[in-house]
Amino acid sequence: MNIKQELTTVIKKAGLRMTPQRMAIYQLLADSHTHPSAQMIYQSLQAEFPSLSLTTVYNTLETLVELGLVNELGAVGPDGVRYDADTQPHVNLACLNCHKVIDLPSIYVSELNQEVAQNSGYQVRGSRVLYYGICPDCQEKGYV
Amino acid sequence: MNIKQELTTVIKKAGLRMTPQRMAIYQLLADSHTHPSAQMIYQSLQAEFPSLSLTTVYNTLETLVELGLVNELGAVGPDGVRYDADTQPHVNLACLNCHKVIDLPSIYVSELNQEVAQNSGYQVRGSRVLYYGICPDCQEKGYV
DNA sequence: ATTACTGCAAAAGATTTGCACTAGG
DNA sequence: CCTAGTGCAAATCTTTTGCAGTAAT
Repeated sequence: MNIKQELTTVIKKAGLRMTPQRMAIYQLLADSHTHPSAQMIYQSLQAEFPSLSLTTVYNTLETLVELGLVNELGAVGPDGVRYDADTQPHVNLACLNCHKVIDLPSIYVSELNQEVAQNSGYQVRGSRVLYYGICPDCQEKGYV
Repeated sequence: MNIKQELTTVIKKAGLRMTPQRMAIYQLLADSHTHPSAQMIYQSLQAEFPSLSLTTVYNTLETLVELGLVNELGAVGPDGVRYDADTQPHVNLACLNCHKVIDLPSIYVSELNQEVAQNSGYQVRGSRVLYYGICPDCQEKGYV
């Protein structure tokens, strides 16, 4: 299913309204692999969408997280909370030095997801499976 | 090994100094299962340690995370960043409604840890394996 | 005796709030 | 037409920073 249809379906099902802002923000998140913060999203959309406000970015991210379309990774370094539209089971890795966040495929996360969903009693909405440390590049540069 | 000795050993090995503040903060974290924020730690230690400052709590938490003694779970609800002194492999579960954070033992997290340590190329310092959703209590109260 | 650590006050920044206006259905 | 959603300005609150005094080794 394509991104636009998916968002529209979920939004409607929840009794919410489809707006150009929501579409642009979700599209950007789905296309990007940089795990952006609200600020980064806001800046990336400035050119294409000059009237967009930071408030709307925050509102929309909150909505998307509640709908389970986006995972909230928490803050990484000084850049604020990062978001990830890839809700497929995978691991995120953050560098404590350069604050880059990357994806790592994992054969165990799927099992972990199932384990949590079944054993916790929680109605799970999303997850933060994020490891932090020093990335290979920064290790080479002497940040150990 | 007991908590005090463990902290002293790691602190010394890193060339840092042992202080009553660091001991009190680490002790509190190790004893508590509430995954407190800096503010919560500060308030909890007020009675026992009136001269303690919030700045020192932040400094100490940063140090403990760098030493690998404490995991930073990221922000949960409006209470700021939460910390966990249990670095044994386990899963944290946060409620989107009441913001309680609990531990969930898991048979898969250990394998996940090893997988990440071995395949990522990162020098791993800590992790955030945190799922969020609605806890059983809040589900009963109608927050679905 | 050195210098890392603490604690205060002020600053910085991310996120939230209140409210009038706009636009989706 | 109705009300959810947007955008602006201001407020809030966590976290950071600079610096002088204190204490660990």
